Amino acid sequence: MQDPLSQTFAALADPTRRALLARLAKGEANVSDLAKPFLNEMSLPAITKHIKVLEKAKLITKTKEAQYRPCTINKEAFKDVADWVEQYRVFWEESFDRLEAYLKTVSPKDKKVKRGKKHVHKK
Amino acid sequence: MQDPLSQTFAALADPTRRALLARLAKGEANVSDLAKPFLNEMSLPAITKHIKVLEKAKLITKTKEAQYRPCTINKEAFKDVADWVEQYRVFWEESFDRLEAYLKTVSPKDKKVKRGKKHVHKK
DNA sequence: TCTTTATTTAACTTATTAGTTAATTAACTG
DNA sequence: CAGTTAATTAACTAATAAGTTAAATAAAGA
Repeated sequence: MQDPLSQTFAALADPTRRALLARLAKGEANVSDLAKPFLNEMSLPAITKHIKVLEKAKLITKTKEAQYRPCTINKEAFKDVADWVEQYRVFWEESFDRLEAYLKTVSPKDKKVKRGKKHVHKK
Repeated sequence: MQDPLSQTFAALADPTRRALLARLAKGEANVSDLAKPFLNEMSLPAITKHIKVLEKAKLITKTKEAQYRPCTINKEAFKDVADWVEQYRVFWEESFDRLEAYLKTVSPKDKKVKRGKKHVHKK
């Protein structure tokens, strides 16, 4: 048995499963809804298996409603991933500092560059 | 051949590899430095393989220096993961709204609720 | 050159993953 | 009840992953 974070990352390491999550991000859907866009590429049991992987990783929750199995996205697992990657934020944000440093060497008397902004979010 | 993001997630889906990254977050290290904490659990070739997985996923860069192979962390791949998970941020931040809503029912004198999203049940 | 240190490659085993088709279960519908 | 729809399970195959030990490469140092 794998540790939970490894299981989450492993579940995300497949484009079909990420596409299923993207679909669920738009709202609840049952298994055949989820399967429909993929049935030219793969079988329904293949989708059933992918869904099971997502479920075990707690990325989604599957419930029962008559003969349907509505699935919803499960926010906690996403937060775990975000929290993990957050500790490496300093590495990719460093690039702004480097760019800044570079720009200074290129045009040293250029106007002031904003400094010290810690959490620059992408657009 | 896998798509790059799948390769990155797959590389992260192993606690040994995440530990190697955590070590490299503190600074450059060569293969035997990296291996040392794990040699009671697994062999050196096992570590060589883990490093190769991280390298192929572009999470690290390995260079040559005499007989050593210094490795450094590679920020871009982390940014790719962060960017991917970012699009799901709304889901885990929603919990704050829920907490807020809950607190409001408990102590209704509280003011200013930010944008309550309705959850319409379909079907 | 011979030896040591650092690291990789080869060859192999075992387990897991991703897919298949065919059969099965379960609930609704006419 | 018989038939249809939704989804899962069974049984199987092929590919990949994670580890092993033993051998090979490559640079440094005596």
